Amino acid sequence: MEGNNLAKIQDVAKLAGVSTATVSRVLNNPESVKNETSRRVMSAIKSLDYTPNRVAKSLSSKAQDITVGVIFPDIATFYFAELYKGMSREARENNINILLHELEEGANAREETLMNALHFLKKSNVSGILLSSRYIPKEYDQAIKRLGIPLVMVLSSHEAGSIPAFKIDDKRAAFDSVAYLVSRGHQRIGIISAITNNHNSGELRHQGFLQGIQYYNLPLSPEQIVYGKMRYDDGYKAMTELLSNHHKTKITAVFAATDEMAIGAIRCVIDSGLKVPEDISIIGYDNLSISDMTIPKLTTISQPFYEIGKESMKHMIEIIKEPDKGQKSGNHFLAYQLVERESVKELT
Amino acid sequence: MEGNNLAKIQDVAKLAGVSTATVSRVLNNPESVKNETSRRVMSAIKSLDYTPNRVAKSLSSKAQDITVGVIFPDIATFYFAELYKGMSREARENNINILLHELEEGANAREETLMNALHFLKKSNVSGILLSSRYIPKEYDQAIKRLGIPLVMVLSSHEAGSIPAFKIDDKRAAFDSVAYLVSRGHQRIGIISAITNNHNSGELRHQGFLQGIQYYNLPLSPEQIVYGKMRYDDGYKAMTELLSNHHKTKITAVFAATDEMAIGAIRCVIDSGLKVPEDISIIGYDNLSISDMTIPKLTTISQPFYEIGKESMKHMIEIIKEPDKGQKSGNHFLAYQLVERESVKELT
DNA sequence: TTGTATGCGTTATCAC
DNA sequence: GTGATAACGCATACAA
Repeated sequence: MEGNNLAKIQDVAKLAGVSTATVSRVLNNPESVKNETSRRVMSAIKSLDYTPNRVAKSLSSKAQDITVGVIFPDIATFYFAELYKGMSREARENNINILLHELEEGANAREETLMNALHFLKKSNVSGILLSSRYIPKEYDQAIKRLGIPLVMVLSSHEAGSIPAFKIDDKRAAFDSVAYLVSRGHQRIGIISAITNNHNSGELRHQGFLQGIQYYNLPLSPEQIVYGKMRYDDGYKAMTELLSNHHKTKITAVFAATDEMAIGAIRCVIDSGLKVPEDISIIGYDNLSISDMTIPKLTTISQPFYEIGKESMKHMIEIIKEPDKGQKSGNHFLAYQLVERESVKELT
Repeated sequence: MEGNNLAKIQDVAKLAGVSTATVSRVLNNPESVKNETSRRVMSAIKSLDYTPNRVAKSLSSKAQDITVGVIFPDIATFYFAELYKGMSREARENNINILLHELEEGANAREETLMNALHFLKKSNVSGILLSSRYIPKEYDQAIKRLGIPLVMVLSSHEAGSIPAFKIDDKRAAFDSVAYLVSRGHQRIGIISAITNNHNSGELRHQGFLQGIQYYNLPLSPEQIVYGKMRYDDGYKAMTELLSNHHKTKITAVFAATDEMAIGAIRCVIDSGLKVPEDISIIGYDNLSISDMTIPKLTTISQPFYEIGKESMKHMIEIIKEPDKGQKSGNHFLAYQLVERESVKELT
């Protein structure tokens, strides 16, 4: 009928036999409109398939549509979806847009890439940047200050702690993992640690593990400590090492710093003819959606990715909307849980 | 001094002693302004620290920097990442933005939600929309025409075929799966079919399977056919059914229409005390990254998600940049592969 | 080459 | 309760 243009508020008004003002009211302030009129307008809206134009809306109501940039190293990371959903939900509720920027993969000069991303977003006029899974050494402080855009760290933190960060208390969670293993009768525990140079969570988990070992006065030889880079294959390889020393260490359980590595480790154990958890118990870290699909299902530390995403975005919005209030820097720890499934056996 | 209000074009105009139109011109069409005037305006702009209001700009002039909308039902779907990476890569190379819009979850009125998303994107001034994983019944034709924005389907197709679609040839791939199973000595094959009302790939795979059965003249009783909704749990449940009729059907292999269902099915088989592939072979569909992490690793049809994303975006960009050329409608099939791993046993 | 006036789709301020 | 109508900030057809 009417070309290819969407219905506007005028069309609705005309069809409903009211003024545009009234239509606007039923949409934004329903109580101030008589019930009967409201019904007429609603039906017109439905029949015209009308939805308000966001652009015009923000122009009129002064409220600029703000957009915040989200920097993420790798969309293919399993927890990305949940994290993003949390951010997205919060953003949508506040009528703000997200500009997603994935760090270019396979970059050698990590630093440059991050800086590029920052600049790119700056030029895209974002009002704030959510920076995920990257550790920020203090060399960046200067550059970040110059950016003049508020930053919030997600799942990682700033070396000097002057940038607000949302995550769980990795050190404590790792400690709790050890405590759990101990409560299930395990004494000789190995660790597949995640050490990377651009992400400090791995290190914190490592420290937490060590504290647990110390607190419970458990034996620990170098052969029980092994490293990987967070992914499935790394876990597999790391477990191979652990297994090669098994005759010496006699470990009965393994703490893996990421679920992916835990799953790789499970596979490795199976391939070597042993069983999980009968021969070796394994506890993971993340509670990815896939850890419920493995065989055996993974016992693991559950990170509230959705909440973390939501809260970080929420805080960012506060910063943007009330710049005076000043951002509360430092780490904001969200609650985690230990999810008990099938990969840890109780020793009797 | 200036409170917290940004300078507007009028302020610049006044300070430079020109009209707003002129200011607008030096910004958008510099050649049409006398050099000297231009300089005056520029200096005014600089001294006022003026930057155009993007919102007002878009409201006024429909056109702006190109951005294409991407509608996706659920970010948490395992293949989303690869698909998006393909799109993103192509987009970035062409300097165009992506506006990602996840369909609100748990919606009952699916149609309305999709329409909303379309409108939302339209009002966000996108130049084109990539619509993923949704089947478009022809009832939508009217509304889509009225939208006046080019659409490209990704991983699914349009009922009438008048909208270009990028995907693999599901029917043929399913047929090939059967052929593969047959070549490995299987004769009695069950299917866990994916039937949903908003996605026609499941149906196509079902048809392809049936064709295979017919072509190779294999036995097929109703007890060999079972349905699920694509996810892990559905696969588990479906396999339970299949197993309950196992004494009758004696199936030695199962074709699962999605990897997630295949993985759920594997778990189900294990839980029932049988083994994969020793007792029952299972072949999946998708080649998700996790199908390489399961035990046993999944033999499956590999969809080139990255390429599909890239090609669909590429085509969209062509449409946008050369509207005259006209979009080539119909299905564009990309190459798939059968990836042989561990979940199918050769019968001797 | 530059200025005037109007439209873009909503919201908000008045009146009635 | 509801209806005109003036902003909102910019682009642009039309004049000059």
